[in-house]
Amino acid sequence: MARTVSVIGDRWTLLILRDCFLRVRRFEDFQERLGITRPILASRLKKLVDEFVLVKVPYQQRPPRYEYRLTQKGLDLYPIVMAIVHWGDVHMAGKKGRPLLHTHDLCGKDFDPVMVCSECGEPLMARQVHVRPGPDAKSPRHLPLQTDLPGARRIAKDKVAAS
Amino acid sequence: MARTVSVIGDRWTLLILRDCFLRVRRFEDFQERLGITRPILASRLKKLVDEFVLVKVPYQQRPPRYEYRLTQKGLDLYPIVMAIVHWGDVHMAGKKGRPLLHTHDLCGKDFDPVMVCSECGEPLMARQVHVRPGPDAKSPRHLPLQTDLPGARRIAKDKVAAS
DNA sequence: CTGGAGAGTTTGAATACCGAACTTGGCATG
DNA sequence: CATGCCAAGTTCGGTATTCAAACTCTCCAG
Repeated sequence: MARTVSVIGDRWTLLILRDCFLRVRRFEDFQERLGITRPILASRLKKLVDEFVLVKVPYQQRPPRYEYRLTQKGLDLYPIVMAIVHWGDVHMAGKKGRPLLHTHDLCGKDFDPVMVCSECGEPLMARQVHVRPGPDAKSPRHLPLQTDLPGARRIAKDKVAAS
Repeated sequence: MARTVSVIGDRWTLLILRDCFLRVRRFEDFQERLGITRPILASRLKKLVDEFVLVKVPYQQRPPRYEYRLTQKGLDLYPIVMAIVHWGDVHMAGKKGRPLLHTHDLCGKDFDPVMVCSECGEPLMARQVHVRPGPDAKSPRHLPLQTDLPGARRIAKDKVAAS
């Protein structure tokens, strides 16, 4: 996660990527839609290209001009972007409703994104998931990665609000 | 999305939230696990509490001490966190593999998170989704939110790489 | 030869962040 | 009683980012 966050974890990069999924591709268009300053936009686009999330494609030669397109690696960020948009729709929308609706080509309906388990297809809930060390596990510093159930009591001598 | 990003859109907040899902709750534990500086940690926790993503729960009175727990609003961030972790697993993992495995209580298996359409249950692909203005649509600046299919040609006079 | 796109760079001021030390309140030890 | 420790922060000086605005560079059009 830390590595992913080092790529997408700042205020502007996520907004740039959302616009990529809305088919924005040119420097001027990003700048105008986001109100981002030009130096920051240039540096973020460069970083995304260095990370192979975007590719810089020339769309004319005479004065060399480029546009930015999502690579497969970039397209794979779609669940992240959708999850963020959906959380905003649920928890941050004003009284009028959400700013944008999403339609799914396959079924033709407006939808919400739902995250499910790849094995059983059930919606994922934080409390029904455990973690355990994987092949590239880091040694935890101090806290040994609680793999117990959420309900397990850890502090006996003090009052604790119910989980 | 901009509103969501204003809450979670910085380098440290996402890492703090991941640790929350790993049942880290105390100031000192966050500080030690993340290597974040204390002033920044304090300010991020305060912001998350102000946004009702976390609650501050006293766990002892004598010297007043608090721990931080996810609210429902915070628990709803789980898909975002899982999507980020999964992208890292797919695109950033070293040769040894992923640092952490996730087990689903309901089916008992290690899983990957998959984002599906709430209406038809099919996995979501960026190219099979259109957007259209919702009830709280903002006036787009300049670009009228392309709702055409990804394959649609937009620049006729110049060479363009295939989408 | 002036003007206008488009994609950036440069520059100086404001803001954020870092590491290290300090504070506060209570408990434990000698 | 003095010292030290713990946990949860604050304060402080210096460094690193970000901001707004203007500038550059290359072409084309009138």
